[in-house]
Amino acid sequence: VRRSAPPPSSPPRETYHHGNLRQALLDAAVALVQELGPDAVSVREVARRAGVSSGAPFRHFADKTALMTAVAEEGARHLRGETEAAMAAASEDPIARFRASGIAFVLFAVKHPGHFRVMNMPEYAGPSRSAMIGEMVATGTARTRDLVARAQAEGRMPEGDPEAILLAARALVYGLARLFADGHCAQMGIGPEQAKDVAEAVTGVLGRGLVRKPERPPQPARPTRKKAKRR
Amino acid sequence: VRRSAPPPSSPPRETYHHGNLRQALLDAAVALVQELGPDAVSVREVARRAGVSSGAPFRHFADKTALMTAVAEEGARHLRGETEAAMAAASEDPIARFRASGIAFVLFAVKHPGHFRVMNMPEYAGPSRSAMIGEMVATGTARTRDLVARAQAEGRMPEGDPEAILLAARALVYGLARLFADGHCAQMGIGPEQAKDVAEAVTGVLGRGLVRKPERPPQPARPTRKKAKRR
DNA sequence: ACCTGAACACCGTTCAAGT
DNA sequence: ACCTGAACACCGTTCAAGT
Repeated sequence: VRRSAPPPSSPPRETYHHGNLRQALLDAAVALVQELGPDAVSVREVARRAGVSSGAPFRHFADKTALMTAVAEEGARHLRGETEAAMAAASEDPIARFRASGIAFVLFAVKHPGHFRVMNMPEYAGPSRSAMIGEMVATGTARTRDLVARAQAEGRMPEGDPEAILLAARALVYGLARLFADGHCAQMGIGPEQAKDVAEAVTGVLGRGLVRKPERPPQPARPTRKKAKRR
Repeated sequence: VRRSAPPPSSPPRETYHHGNLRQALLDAAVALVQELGPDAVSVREVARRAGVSSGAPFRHFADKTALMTAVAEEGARHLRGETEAAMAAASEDPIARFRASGIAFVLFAVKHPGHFRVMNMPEYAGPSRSAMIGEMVATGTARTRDLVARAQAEGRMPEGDPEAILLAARALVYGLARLFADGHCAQMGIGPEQAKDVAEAVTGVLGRGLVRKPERPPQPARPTRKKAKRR
């Protein structure tokens, strides 16, 4: 890709020191991920958008991977903040909290798709890259496990293996978040403004249960139209 | 990243023409995504692994993005094949088929994480990049919608908005697939060999239903331990 | 038809020099 | 302390030349 000299999008700063370059670099990287995808992030373009020279970012980040990991960690901190706010607003009821945390997760992905995508790239946010993120995931999982245990103790969830419930809930919520962040929802005509309603509907389906008679064999099947055999 | 001259991993071919370069390039790209992530794919490295010069790939792909889109489309064809095989093996029961297609999707992601990740990057697989993938998603959705309608007609699924059921199922299955492809399952100690069991358990949770009494207010809450206020 | 290898603009990273 | 800008190896892409 050849770029001709871009018009200086930001006026040259008047001080020699930037003042808040680290944050400006993170912001530019997130914007690039959002606009063009993670592969389009280049340290030089990030520096350009922040109005500094090509070498300046390396005073703040060891290398490009460290910059991306910092984006992931910033996202993780935001997510924790929004989750805690949602928890503070929710009632004490374990199922309400369970659901509210899932909805907060989805809304985070909708609001910060750039952060969200980077946070979920193992090359940048895996445990070998960020112990912090690993710990945050672990404590989040532990809290959710606790909510499920309380709900089960109150007889409001089936007694079966809580890990399966936990994993199903996590998959549902992670999947919906990624459907938004990966643009699949947009393709289906579901815009960000519908995210809250959709998240409530979808978590409602999991809560309410889908199939009524799980273990019963199907009633004597009325003949269904056969599809043509594969040729 | 500085690379010293790599030992020629593949012996130089004896014919001037490669014979199957296009496929070799796709294979190398997928392997790179799997090993090091999508950002690590470079056309030159792909060419190196295929044993050809740096310019050769451009005889087969217009540019790097086209190569990645071709990876995505190859993945989509594999997925369609595996889904059709699973459908052929499943009974006529709509709920069994519904579930089998979800499990096939998850197993595809476990088996082909490189393809799967690229297939879900909007920059490479979005509708502006590949009409084929868009159509395949649409026909897959239509088939699943049909299964839900049949199940509802037989009284085996709740009558509510089928779109919510569809989206919940898609989120659950997509989420579990991505939990594997993004390495989250590995972090939780869930290896690929457990994928089938896990997919069955998780789809079972959605099918069986989670919360027993959805619309009832919680019983007069026994006092729960309060958390310290945020400071 | 298909592949090579030089060419050029661009990117990651370093580092001596500037403020 | 923090930023600049030249330097170098690498990457995307083109294209005249080779088979």
